[in-house]
Amino acid sequence: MNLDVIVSLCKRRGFIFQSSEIYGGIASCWDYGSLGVELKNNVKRVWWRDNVYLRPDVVGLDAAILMHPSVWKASGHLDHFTDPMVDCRACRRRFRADKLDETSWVHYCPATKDNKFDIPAGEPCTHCGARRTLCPACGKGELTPPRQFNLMFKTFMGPVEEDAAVTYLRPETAQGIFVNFDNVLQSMRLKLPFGIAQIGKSFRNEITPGNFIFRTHEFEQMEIEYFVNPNDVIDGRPADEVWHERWIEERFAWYQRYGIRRARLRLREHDKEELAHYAKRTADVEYEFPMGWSELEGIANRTDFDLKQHAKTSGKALTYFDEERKTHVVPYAIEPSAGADRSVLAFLVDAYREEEVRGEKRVLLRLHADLAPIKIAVLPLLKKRDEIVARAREIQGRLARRWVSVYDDTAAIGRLYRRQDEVGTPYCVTVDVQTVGDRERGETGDAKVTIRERDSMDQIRVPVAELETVFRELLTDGIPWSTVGARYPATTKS
RNA sequence: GCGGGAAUAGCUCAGCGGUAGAGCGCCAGCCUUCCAAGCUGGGGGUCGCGGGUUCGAAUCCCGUUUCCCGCUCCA
Repeated sequence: MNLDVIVSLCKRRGFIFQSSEIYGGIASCWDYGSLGVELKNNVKRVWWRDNVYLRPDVVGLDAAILMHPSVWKASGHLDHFTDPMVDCRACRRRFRADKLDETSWVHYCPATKDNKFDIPAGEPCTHCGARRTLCPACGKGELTPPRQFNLMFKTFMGPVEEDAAVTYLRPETAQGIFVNFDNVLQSMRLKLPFGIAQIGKSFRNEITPGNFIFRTHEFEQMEIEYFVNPNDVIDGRPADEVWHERWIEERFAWYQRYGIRRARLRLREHDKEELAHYAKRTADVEYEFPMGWSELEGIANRTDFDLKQHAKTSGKALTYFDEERKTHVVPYAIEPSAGADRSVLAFLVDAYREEEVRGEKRVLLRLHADLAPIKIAVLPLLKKRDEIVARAREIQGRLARRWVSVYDDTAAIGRLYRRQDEVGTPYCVTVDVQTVGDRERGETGDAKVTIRERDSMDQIRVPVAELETVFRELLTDGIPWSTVGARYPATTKS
């Protein structure tokens, strides 16, 4: 499948628009439309529910995007979050200058006839004394001098730029957690192990953004710092390592819980060279996007690096008193760090289906009901009958108090179903003549409506009075359609 | 930043020097008793932007912006 199909659907159906489109757009910035904001909010909501409300050991936090500049000095971002890049003038390839020194290079020496040597990293050529200035890929092109790519957005606090204090838009939400470690610990009276969760925007001057909302300069993270006592031992193993593995499993399972197919998920372990400066071990949850396997979430063991750095820089003690051992310890932090926008994209891509129904293409999003922007659409089978329309509007109004729902009467029923399919609405309620009765013939209605399920297109006949009960089971309690639907008579599919 | 591709209606695209088009979608009306039905009508585009060539440019040339695909980085 092509990502363009998703991009197009997202625009057409109000999920995601390009930012500043009327001005020609701006690179890698995207706006969430009316349905997109529902979907993204739902992703964040289930993440928060599963990780904060349903866990006794995790609490929430919402730190400011702007922080004291020293935070970034302490965290290492100011020094490490820049990459020196060099370009080959001949083959146009780009390299990180610091990584070039890790391997030997092929040197075409002008001082000798056969002029080709493998020279170890950092060593000058014994013939001409040249150090690496030639491209390691093509061996011909000269490399440009290294240029610094600062990945943090610099900004100014204060109305007059020259006098203002330089600060940065946070490149990760994690530091907001670390600098509040003691505040949260004291105010919430926590005992290790415990976690602090946060959802929020982060900003990075990515060298190469792209792939729709996958890699953008402005993005939203869903992060937990789970603090563990490094002196604890679980089953004979260091507690931080055990908890790290538990979180890897938990986070890997989480995506599947909301509908992502197992076959399109994998775990990938970072090797030594790839590990961030703060990490002891990191595993990524990857999803097979249309453009290939890419990272959804990184689960890192950041050890005590951050808390120690902030303690050192700020002069404040960031420790936990271990009652059992009567000693102060600096906890280790296990960090499951997920991309909210990436998750949205994965859920969209994975839910997208094209089916053939009676010779026609049916496009649908098989979104998990918890994620679907609209839970219920209430539709009149005939819009010319005032009683039907009035009843449908009334039902929709009542359902709207509990679930996001819409009313639509602007097309024939088949088209209305297809519209809802395309935005992933799991259930449609249809009001017909039998519901309200035919007054002219002196018939009274049966006060029953049809519920149609998105994926199977199955239909059941349900009393209006039981609608809220049925939807509570389906949408709130998560009881499967097959169970709930079996209680009611199926109506014939034409 | 480099290389390649692209930019025309909401979407997908045709038109490639001579009055801006199609399909789908959208809106309204008629019709219609459950899966993108039919009929009629309608709205909607200074052809990404700026310059040039030309009697005449969506079309040719130059520039520019943005998007997409690669390279490098990450959530």
